[in-house]
Amino acid sequence: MSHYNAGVTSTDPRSTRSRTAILTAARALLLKEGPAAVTHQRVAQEAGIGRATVYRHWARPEQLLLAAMSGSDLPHFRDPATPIRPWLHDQLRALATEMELPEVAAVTLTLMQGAVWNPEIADQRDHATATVTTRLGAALDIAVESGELATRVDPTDATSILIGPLVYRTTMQAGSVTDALIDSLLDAVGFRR
Amino acid sequence: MSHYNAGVTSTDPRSTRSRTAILTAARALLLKEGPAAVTHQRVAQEAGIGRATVYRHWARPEQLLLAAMSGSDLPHFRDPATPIRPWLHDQLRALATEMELPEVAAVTLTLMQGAVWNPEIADQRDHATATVTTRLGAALDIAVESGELATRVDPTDATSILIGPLVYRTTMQAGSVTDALIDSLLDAVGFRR
DNA sequence: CATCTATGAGTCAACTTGTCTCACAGTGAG
DNA sequence: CTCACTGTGAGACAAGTTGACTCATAGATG
Repeated sequence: MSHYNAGVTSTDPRSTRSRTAILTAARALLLKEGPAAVTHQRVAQEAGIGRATVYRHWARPEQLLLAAMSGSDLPHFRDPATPIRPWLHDQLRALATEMELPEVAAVTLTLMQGAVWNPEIADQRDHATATVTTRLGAALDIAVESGELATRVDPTDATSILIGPLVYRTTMQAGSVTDALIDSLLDAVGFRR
Repeated sequence: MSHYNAGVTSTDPRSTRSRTAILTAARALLLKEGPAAVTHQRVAQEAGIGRATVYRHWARPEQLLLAAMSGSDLPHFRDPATPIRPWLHDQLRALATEMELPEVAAVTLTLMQGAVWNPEIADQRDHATATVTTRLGAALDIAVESGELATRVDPTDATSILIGPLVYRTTMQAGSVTDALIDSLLDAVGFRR
């Protein structure tokens, strides 16, 4: 009885339908009005379902926000292709293009900010960060093996050097990422043009 | 009658005292529990003053949050000293050390996130960003003149390359900034070791 | 068809929000 | 020192929100 949280399977189509509607509504609200708008009442209203149903699925508001965010997963930096430099350029370009979308920036910033006070959100952030670092590290290893990179760079440093400026440009400077900037970043981790 | 907003002078010591108490309490709440906790009621409680008084000074919650954030100003990248590279290294080190403090990270992220949905916060963010870019640009110009930099770098790009990774490291990777990372960034904008 | 069970609608107390009133004490001019 | 002024705290107030509950019902499952 009571509440079965995220991750628990419920094959009942009614459950699934409610869940989907709730998550869709929660994400829409997050994008339109920010995390403060993701309340049980607003979500229920937006989803066109009963308020009690939202409580049944996600008892606490933060769980609701967390679930709304975890929808957007990052398919970046998978399957490195040689030569690494052009492949990495493409990947960074794709990431930058996504970060320029308000909905992606919104989720990213909510994740970054929420992590300061909410340990569960911090876990989700750490997981996302670790995934990117691992994948980038694998790609850089290949670059070292194939001779594209002279020295091995610390993957954590490389990640912050490559992705940090993209995040800064799209969120703080509210601008778009140029190819010239991406090239500078690739130079910075040791790639030759 | 009604509300006199921030910027309006009121020489009455009682006003000043209330204002100070409110801002102190608002900042403390922002640090401890995040922007959602910065409400009129919580601030009044924290400051030990009447709830109505908070309304009198800042009628809307977002103004309250904005006022709480605008307290922390950035004294970074002022007065460039030659040679630029070691000076810039010191400045980035100082900025990184500050960003590692939870209270500074909290304000920065609140600014970044709030800017997505609140135009006034976006203005404040843009002002902070423009200031940093201008100062960094001035320092880089000096470096070009004195021969430390071979080519002139776009100040906006340089800012994202230098500061982006620091922000990423301290907020996404939840780690500390090493001198080696700072050196890599200085290399990336064209400085020689 | 008969039995579950998730849902929507509704009720309810506790709390929050924004506004207003009023007695009072700190302030500053005469 | 006295007095008019004004910002403040306490409280009242309606409107709205929150989280927890009940219950009839429609949809799902065997």
